[in-house]
Amino acid sequence: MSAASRRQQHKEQLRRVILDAARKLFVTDGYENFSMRRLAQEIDYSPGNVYLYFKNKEELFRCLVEESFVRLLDTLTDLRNDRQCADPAEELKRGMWAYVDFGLRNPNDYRFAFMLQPPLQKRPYKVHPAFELLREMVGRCVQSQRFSSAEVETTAQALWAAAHGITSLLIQRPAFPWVSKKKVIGQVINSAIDSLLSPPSTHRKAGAHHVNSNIR
Amino acid sequence: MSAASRRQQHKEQLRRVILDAARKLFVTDGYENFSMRRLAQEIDYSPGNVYLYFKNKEELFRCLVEESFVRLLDTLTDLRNDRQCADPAEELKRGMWAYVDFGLRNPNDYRFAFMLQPPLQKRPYKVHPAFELLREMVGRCVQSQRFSSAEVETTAQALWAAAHGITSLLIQRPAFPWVSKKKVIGQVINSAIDSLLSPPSTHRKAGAHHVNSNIR
Amino acid sequence: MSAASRRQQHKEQLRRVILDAARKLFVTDGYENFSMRRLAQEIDYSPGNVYLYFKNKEELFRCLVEESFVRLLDTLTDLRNDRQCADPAEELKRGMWAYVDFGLRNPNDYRFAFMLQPPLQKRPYKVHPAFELLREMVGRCVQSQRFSSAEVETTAQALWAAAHGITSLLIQRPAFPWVSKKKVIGQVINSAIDSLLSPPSTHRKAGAHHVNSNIR
Amino acid sequence: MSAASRRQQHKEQLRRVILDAARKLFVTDGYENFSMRRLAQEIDYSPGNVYLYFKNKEELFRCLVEESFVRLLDTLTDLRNDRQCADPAEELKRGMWAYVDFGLRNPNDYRFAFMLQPPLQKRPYKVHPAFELLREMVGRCVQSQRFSSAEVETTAQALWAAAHGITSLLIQRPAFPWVSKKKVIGQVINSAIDSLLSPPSTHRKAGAHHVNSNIR
DNA sequence: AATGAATGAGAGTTCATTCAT
DNA sequence: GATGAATGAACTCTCATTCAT
Repeated sequence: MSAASRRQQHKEQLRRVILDAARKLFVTDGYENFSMRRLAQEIDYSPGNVYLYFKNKEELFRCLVEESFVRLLDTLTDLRNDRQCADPAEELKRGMWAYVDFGLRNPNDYRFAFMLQPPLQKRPYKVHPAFELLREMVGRCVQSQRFSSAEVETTAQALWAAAHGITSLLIQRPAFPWVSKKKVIGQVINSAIDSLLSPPSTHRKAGAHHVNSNIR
Repeated sequence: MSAASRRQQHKEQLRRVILDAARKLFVTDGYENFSMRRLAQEIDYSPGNVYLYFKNKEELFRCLVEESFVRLLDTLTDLRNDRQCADPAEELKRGMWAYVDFGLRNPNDYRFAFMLQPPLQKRPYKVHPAFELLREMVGRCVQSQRFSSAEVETTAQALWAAAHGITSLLIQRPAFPWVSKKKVIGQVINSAIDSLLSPPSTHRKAGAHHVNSNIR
Repeated sequence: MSAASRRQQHKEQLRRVILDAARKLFVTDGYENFSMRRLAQEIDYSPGNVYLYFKNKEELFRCLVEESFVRLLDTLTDLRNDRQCADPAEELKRGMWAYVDFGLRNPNDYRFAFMLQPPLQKRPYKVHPAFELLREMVGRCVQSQRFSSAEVETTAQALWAAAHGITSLLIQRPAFPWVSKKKVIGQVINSAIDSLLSPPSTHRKAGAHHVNSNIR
Repeated sequence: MSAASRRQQHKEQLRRVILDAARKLFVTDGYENFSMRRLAQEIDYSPGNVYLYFKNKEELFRCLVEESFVRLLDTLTDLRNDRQCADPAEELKRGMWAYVDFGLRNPNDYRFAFMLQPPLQKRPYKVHPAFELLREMVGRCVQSQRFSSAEVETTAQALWAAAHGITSLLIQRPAFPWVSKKKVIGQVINSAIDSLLSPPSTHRKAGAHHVNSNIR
């Protein structure tokens, strides 16, 4: 291995170390209380050194958000590609389960993506790609007439709200006496979707299937 | 009125002034940019003076949070007391509307109550009284057999999640291209509850009634 | 003396101390190399304390410039008021001597007023009042026909240049082997003015009079 | 060409590149905002590399000042060599014009040479060679009896002061409402010299000739 | 009860410089 | 000869908090 590539590798590793430490600190302290200095201290480097990897605090934050966005999207697209499901409503439920599951498995990512207050959102709002995936799924339900209403956008937004609600609460209030994470998530998702289903002509009612998860 | 009680009264008034100014600053400057210095300046008192009323910044915060809790609860109990509703499911919907409405009218209160990271959660978890109100309402629905399932706790938690989901998103993502706040809120609430209703024997299906609000 | 006025007095004294220390440091270090920290250290106060007296570095600088402007102007107006001189050309010479003399007696003031690079001169240029005094004097020379040319503005600018040239060099190059400060100043001023005088009809030629000064 | 000399040549070239870039940065960013970092960036080399050519920032500065000295001197000696002028007074005027012109064309050089605070003036004062040239010219005027007085040194110093005055003001106060650069310079120079001329027996009065320049 | 001068700590950021490679 | 990662010190400025008055 050449010296150059060794250095390159080291640089990438350190970048990774910085990102990981920063993520932890941002989550514990919040955006404003996060301090570049403490970050440097955490990773045992000089304060200035961080600036060789990230232009400033804001850029560092933006990188972390970006990462979390990508991770969530990856998870969800993987799901869609892996198991094509016959019933689009079923698939939608699976999608919502996967969304919540991702949030609970990667609370920091979820916090960055949806819970932390962005410092200044001057740029035009960018809808999260995960939401677009959700809209697509809803669209398929409407198209295949599994849903009685045709209001794709409204429905997508309402479903997102429900999923976000339970995810963020479970993350932020772990001490709350939850009945059982699985049960609550199940009811939130099922309620939100079942009420939209067309009258059960020949279709069997969709059950509480869900992707494997370690949610207890 | 004695001199002592006049003094007492003045003290209480000033306390009130400080709390109000602090709350306002949280709105204008954002949570993290709040500073005791600016607070003092706002109320035309010396910085040190604030410390005669609140031990430190943290205590001032705690008081504001406490207040927000109380305000939400007051709003909701008022609702219950004012108009006793024949249909407990209907009442539940009204309750959820009132909850969301409160959040949108008093975003800072809502942030304090449910969105801020509790910094030191050492004390035993205290379930929010508003949630207990919700549980009560769900209980009545079950008791009166408006709901088919009997899982009061699970249902209450799921409903809270749904309501919190849409409230927090609307607060934190005002730039998102919402279809219409009213519509989304309506769908979230209706979906969450309608799917729980017992088969519509003789009851008329509950419509999208809601408390008066300026939500658009 | 009341407590309030004692405090007031103390505040003014400290302000004075800060200004004096800052003036010294600005002169020795230049604008950019000047440091609020070193200033604080110099006067044995915490860095933050300076900000109770001056909003920031730039304002502190501006105050000093202002002071120097005023001092110079005061000196020159005093001169004009004190001794009204029959010959306006003579008076002009005295004025230039006084200008140079002020610079040499108060080199720091002069540096602030004319030699230090202002950090960002966005505001419309403000002609120094001392220059306007000079223009006035030249105007009187022209009006009384002591000067042959009538170009008041050009002449005033040229005279200012000459006076500034010798003043700034004497201040900045004290180690230069000057023939004698008095002699050089005299020649600069006399040359600059004598060449402008109308042909000496009946007037006696103006000699090398000058205000009393400790220039050697 | 040997490898060694090729290397030597390369080294000199790079040194040149650094010096030029540094000078340019002083113009663009201002003297105080200059930074070794930005210099390195400008020339697309690593920061460390500059230190192979200059011991440190201060030495780099000294080199630039040195260069500026030389450039001014070269310009003036060129003038003397190129056009020998019959009238030494005329030549002196041309010399002063050239001096001012150089300053306005190369404000950074001029700043380096005459306006910057010499930070450590421990070494014995070295009179600027340009001044010696001026003294020479004055000497010739005296010798040829064009000047009535014989005080070469005093005169030279006074002339330098005048020239420096207008040059430094024009450089440092570009926003001042100058009547016209040419006019003011002309008056400063003519006034300073004309008053020294011997009574105009047979000589024609010297006019406002000057070297070609783009001064407006 | 209220003041306001003062502090010490800490924020983000940039700098000149070094040194192993 | 050149690199570039790293440092330590410095910068301006703001903060929560204290305390003599």
